Amino acid sequence: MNPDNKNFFQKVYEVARQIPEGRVTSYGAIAKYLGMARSARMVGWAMNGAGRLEGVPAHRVVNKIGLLTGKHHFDGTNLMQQLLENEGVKVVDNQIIDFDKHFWDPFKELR
DNA sequence: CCTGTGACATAAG
DNA sequence: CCTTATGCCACAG
Repeated sequence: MNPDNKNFFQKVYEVARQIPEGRVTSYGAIAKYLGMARSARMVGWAMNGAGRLEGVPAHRVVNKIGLLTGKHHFDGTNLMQQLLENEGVKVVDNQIIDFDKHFWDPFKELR
């Protein structure tokens, strides 16, 4: 496969798709894994389209502190939190509990 | 080409 | 980790 053939968005979707249930990662981690650590903001933006696609759990992607900064982009007000809790991830006040334990590092898992 | 924008990250106070 | 400021970069218009 030629990674260069894939757009930035597609790369983000692929990585996000690899996230197992009950796990979470940060935009920066994905961006860094893609070699664009400084484009972390773009990762979130790519998620905009991801939310409409299936197989791309955008709700499992949060900022580096485990804060559900993008929950406003989901349909409901607490949809993102509900999805995470449904997978066993505790969320209180838009923040993931034990984010450290739920963190999924693409470098360690995918490599 | 230039400007605006954004679900971030990092630094400084 | 709070707030404020700056950098960052890909994309839309």
